[in-house]
Amino acid sequence: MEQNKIPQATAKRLPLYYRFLNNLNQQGKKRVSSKELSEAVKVDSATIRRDFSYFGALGKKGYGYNVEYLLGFFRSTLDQHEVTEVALIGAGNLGTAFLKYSFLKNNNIRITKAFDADPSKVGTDIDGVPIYHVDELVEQLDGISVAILTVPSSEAEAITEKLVNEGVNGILNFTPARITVPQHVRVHHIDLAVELQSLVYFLKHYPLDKE
Amino acid sequence: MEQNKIPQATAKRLPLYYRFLNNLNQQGKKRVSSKELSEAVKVDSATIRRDFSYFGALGKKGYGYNVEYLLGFFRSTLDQHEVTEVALIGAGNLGTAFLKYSFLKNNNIRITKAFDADPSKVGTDIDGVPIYHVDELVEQLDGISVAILTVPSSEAEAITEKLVNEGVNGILNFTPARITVPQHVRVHHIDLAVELQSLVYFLKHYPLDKE
DNA sequence: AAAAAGTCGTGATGTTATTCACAAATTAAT
DNA sequence: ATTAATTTGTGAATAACATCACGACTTTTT
Ligand SMILES: NC(=O)c1ccc[n+]([C@@H]2O[C@H](COP(=O)([O-])OP(=O)(O)OC[C@H]3O[C@@H](n4cnc5c(N)ncnc54)[C@H](O)[C@@H]3O)[C@@H](O)[C@H]2O)c1
Ligand SMILES: NC(=O)c1ccc[n+]([C@@H]2O[C@H](COP(=O)([O-])OP(=O)(O)OC[C@H]3O[C@@H](n4cnc5c(N)ncnc54)[C@H](O)[C@@H]3O)[C@@H](O)[C@H]2O)c1
Repeated sequence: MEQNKIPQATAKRLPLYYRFLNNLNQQGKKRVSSKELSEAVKVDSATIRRDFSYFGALGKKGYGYNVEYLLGFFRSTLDQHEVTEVALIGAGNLGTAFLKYSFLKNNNIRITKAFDADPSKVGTDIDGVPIYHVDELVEQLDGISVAILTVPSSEAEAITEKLVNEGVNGILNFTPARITVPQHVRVHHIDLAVELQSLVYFLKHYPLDKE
Repeated sequence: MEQNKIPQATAKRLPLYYRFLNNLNQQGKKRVSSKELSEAVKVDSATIRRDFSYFGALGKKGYGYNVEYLLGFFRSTLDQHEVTEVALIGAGNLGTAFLKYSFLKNNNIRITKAFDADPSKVGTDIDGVPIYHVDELVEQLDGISVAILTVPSSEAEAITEKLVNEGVNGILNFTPARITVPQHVRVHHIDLAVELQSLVYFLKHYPLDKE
């Protein structure tokens, strides 16, 4: 909403900065330079300064950045004051791993409902997250606008349509399927097989000792 | 090795193209245009043609691409004729999900060994993949050059050092830790919390009905 | 045989992201 | 006080990537 001039590449790095600032703060560090931050998050220091500068002059020349101030700034920028509820569809191997992981530690994100088609899973819960039948999506999904998709790829398209109908406008898709969505819906793909394969490709085809 | 002029962005899309070509081939399709492919993988058709063109003239004007030929071409480009062995470190929630997943279906990649520090896991196997103690890395890792890292983030740095010493030069890192490696080692980060958080950020801060 | 439709490959252009490099400001040291 | 050392914020340069748009060629239709 606010000012949508933040480059996408920058926006993707914000959570990373936020996490490291949190670490620093917990360690009691009071100030940090773009150079230090750069070494920690492996992003060029000029890029970090540029990223920060989109939000105004957050640092002080010759000093660096005040950890607490910066942390507070990003906390509100990333809406960390309110918990974001997320639904998970497909409580299989991958889905279960996510359900057992607490994203709440550093990020105010919580998976509050899971859905599956397997009758033996429906009605149970995993680490406190209840598993509903996927047919109950319509009744149970209200208010939730982000979903994690970990169903078999053959089901991805059909489930996506349901999700979108129920008002979901952000999907984190772990299936290999490239799903079709209306323009107002944002999909991030995480394709493990592709990641692995492209890593192997890079190793075999790129010079070994310079990036 | 060969010609290292392939842009990184292109290289990352190759496995995706490969997978869809495989699908098409299995469906018995003989030819495909960049337009059709574009709709399937959600990549602009001009980008697809450009990507392919780095490898020479693979298509025919007015016709499109021969599925079988293209598939064969990418199979060898992606070294799909030989199986790539991969090790997994940390057979916890996430690691177990990966061990149960067969990457072999479409990609000639196989996790052949897993390592963990938990004595109750060592000596067992998951879906046929044996779990060794992490202290056995040195003896057991020979020949393997790619590793998947799914240990607690506090362990990431120490394990990475061991892996690198043993000759691993590709790491798929699922921990939130930003690990330090020598120049010749390639790390791909998959940071689930960051993905989720940046997705939420985009939804809240970007115009809703145009990309 | 001719016309129409389809499609590639790519030069040109547009867009987004990264990095350099330095003046201006601040802090730290002498 | 003065000088030296830091470090930001940013204009300008560079690099990487995506897209447009069209000539050239092929296939299909009439
Ligand atoms: N596990 C991995 O390491 C891995 C790696 C790469 C990709 N993936 C992809 O992630 C997805 C999930 O993988 P997984 O290993 O967890 O598979 P899985 O089979 O263990 O889990 C799928 C779950 O979805 C449920 N399901 C099936 N149809 C459903 C429906 N219509 N509605 C709701 N739930 C339904 C199943 O009951 C099951 O619990 C797959 O698309 C897979 O290709 C997984
Ligand atoms: N599960 C998720 O959804 C999720 C999400 C985001 C990030 N992550 C990250 O992925 C990593 C793994 O997550 P998880 O949920 O599978 O955790 P987990 O605790 O279930 O698994 C970690 C495994 O590593 C093993 N281990 C501990 N120390 C080890 C060592 N020194 N050498 C070898 N193995 C060792 C443990 O015995 C355990 O089996 C963590 O870094 C976590 O932050 C997980």
